[in-house]
Amino acid sequence: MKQQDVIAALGALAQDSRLEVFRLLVRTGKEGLAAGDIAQRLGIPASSLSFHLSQLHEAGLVSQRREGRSLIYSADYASMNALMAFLTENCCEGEGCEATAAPRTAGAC
Amino acid sequence: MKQQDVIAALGALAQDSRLEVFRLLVRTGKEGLAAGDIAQRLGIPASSLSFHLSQLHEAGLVSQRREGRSLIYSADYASMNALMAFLTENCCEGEGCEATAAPRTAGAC
DNA sequence: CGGATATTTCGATAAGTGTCGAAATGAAGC
DNA sequence: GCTTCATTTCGACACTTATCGAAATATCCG
Repeated sequence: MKQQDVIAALGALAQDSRLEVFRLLVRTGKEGLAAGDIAQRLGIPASSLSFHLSQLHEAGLVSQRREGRSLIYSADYASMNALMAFLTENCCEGEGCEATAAPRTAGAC
Repeated sequence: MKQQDVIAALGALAQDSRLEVFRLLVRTGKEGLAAGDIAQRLGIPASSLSFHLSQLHEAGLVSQRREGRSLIYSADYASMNALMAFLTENCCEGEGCEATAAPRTAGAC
C-alpha cells in the first residue's frame, strides 16, 4: 500500500458520518447494506450519504454491488487490513508500540 | 478514545506532509527532533511545518518540549496505540479482519 | 411502454485546509 | 538591553470539503 493510498483511506475515515457508515458496514459483515438502509439508520439525507459512500469507495474501503434496484455497500476488509498493516509498520515501530508507552503484556496489537 | 478524537487523529495523519512528519518522528524515537531539523530534512518551509506540527499536536499524536531555543517534537506512541486499538476494535471486527479477506496465518494484526 | 422505487449527479453555498512570506514572539549569550 | 537564532502567528490566497434539495439516471414490474 503506497502512502498516497494510505492518505486517501485515512482521509475517507476522518469524517464523522463516514466513520459512522464504515463502522456500521464493518459490524454488518460482508452481506452489506443498501444505501437507503444506511441513510435511514444513520439519519443522513440520501444525497449526502451518496457523496460519502463515493468517497469511501474511491478510497477502496467499501465495495459496491447492485442487487435489483438497490446498491449494496459492504466494508472491504482487505483494504482495512492493508491500512492497519501500513500503520503498524510505519507508525508504530522504532521503539514505540513495542516497548514504550503501552507495556503490551500479550497481543495488544 | 472517543470517536471525535479518532477523527482528529485520522484527519491529522491524512495529509502528505503530516504523515511524512509523523513517520519520521516515529522512526526517530522518543528523543524526538527539533522543528528546524524536521523542516530541513523534509524540505518544508518553517511556517508550513509549524502549521502541520500544531495539527498533529492538537490531535494528540505528537508531544512538544522545549530544549534551549529549540522545540523538540516527538511521536506520542500511547495516542497512536489508542488509535490502533480503536480501529482494531471498531473497524476490523464483525467477521472481518479475523477470518475474511486476509487469511492471517499468524499475528498479522 | 409507463409508473414506482432506489440512488446518483448537479448546483449552489458555507466552511475548512494547505501554502508560504513577512512580521512577531521566546530564549540565550554577550 | 541588544543581537541572534528558532519557531510561531498573521494574513492573503487558491483549493477542497460538507451539506442538501431538486433534477436526472437506472432498475423493476405490470
